[in-house]
Amino acid sequence: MTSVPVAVTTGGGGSRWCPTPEQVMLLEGMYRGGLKTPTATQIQQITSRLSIYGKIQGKNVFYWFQNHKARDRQKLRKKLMALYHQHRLYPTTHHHPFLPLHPVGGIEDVSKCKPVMNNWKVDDLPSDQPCKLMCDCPLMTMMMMDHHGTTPYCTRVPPKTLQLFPLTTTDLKQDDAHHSTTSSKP
Amino acid sequence: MTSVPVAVTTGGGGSRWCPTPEQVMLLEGMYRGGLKTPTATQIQQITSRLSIYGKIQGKNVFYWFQNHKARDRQKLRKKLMALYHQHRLYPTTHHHPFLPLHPVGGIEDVSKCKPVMNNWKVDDLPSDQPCKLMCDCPLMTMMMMDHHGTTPYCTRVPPKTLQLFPLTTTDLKQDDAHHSTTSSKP
DNA sequence: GCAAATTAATGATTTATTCAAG
DNA sequence: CTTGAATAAATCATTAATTTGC
Repeated sequence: MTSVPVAVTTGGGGSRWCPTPEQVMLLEGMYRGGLKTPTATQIQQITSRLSIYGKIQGKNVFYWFQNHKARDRQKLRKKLMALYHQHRLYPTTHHHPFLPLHPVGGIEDVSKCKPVMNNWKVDDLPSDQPCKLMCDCPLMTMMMMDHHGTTPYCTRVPPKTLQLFPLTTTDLKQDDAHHSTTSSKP
Repeated sequence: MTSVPVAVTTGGGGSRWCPTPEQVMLLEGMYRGGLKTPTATQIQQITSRLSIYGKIQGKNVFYWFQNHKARDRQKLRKKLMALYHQHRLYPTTHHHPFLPLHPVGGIEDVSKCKPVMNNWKVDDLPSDQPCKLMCDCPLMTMMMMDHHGTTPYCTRVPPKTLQLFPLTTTDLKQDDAHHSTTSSKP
């Protein structure tokens, strides 16, 4: 598809590298494929390969990987920070800053949650107070929330006006404004 | 034709969740709205909301987002794969369309790299990035080798005509080692 | 037209990575 | 170097579409 070789002004001036879409795609692919810190040799090869799509130098590749990895970490760190701060809000344990105090008693089980999940015995979730622990883990914590079987409809959450859509930051903001990882757009 | 959109005949012992059209619509809406990995809190809310359209549990919502996101990526990956094939970049693989490039033993170079860097002359360094950055990186040895012409030191890798990417492990392996594979050193 | 058989979608599990902390 | 938490990839399994022969 006629990828327009968005060329950098290569020759003399030395403006900065402007990767073509193909180059970016390939780089991201390699990164996701597991290549986080390419060796010199690999950088060489990559550079050579990508050069057919446009001007590129080894340092560009090098920096790209550096930056990408760094930003990945940054993103993750942010998430952890948010999580940590939220958890600071309640009693500190002198063990781990967060986590397995008790209520789930099943974090371990989660790993072998396979058979468990189907007939999970949840003695009703704290209906008065949703377990704060769970609140932040998008993970499967909440799988245990609802009981499978008799209760046909999930009506555990009090029917107050909560809006789901993250489009407006009104309500959700309170709970977890931090969720978003800033969306890698598809 | 006229497929009756009934669904949800989950009456007795429905083995798996069967989302109603409304539920699917709403979920897709949220996803498109930017919600990719809802937190437990959000999942709760969503579940509660969607339960008015039919039986649903938190884990269903959780799984739905997991799967949707995963299959989104999958689709995208296929597209990229097509692109690669179009450019005949890389033989088909079942796993990652992008290189499963193995780390290889570039680590050896690292040890060499550090002393080298001390007296490395940076002619091609980005001006906004201090040398410090490079020092962090073990393997940038060759980064400057593609710098036009004046590369003083290691230019043993031919600037073109090298086959890249993990064609077979053979190449890469001996790559670092030594000798004459097309050593064209100007 | 209708079911049995086959294929495509998609819900649910399991396995492998990843980063950071101890 | 190991471990924990969380995730994404890969896989299994079941439901819905569809094809096909009668």
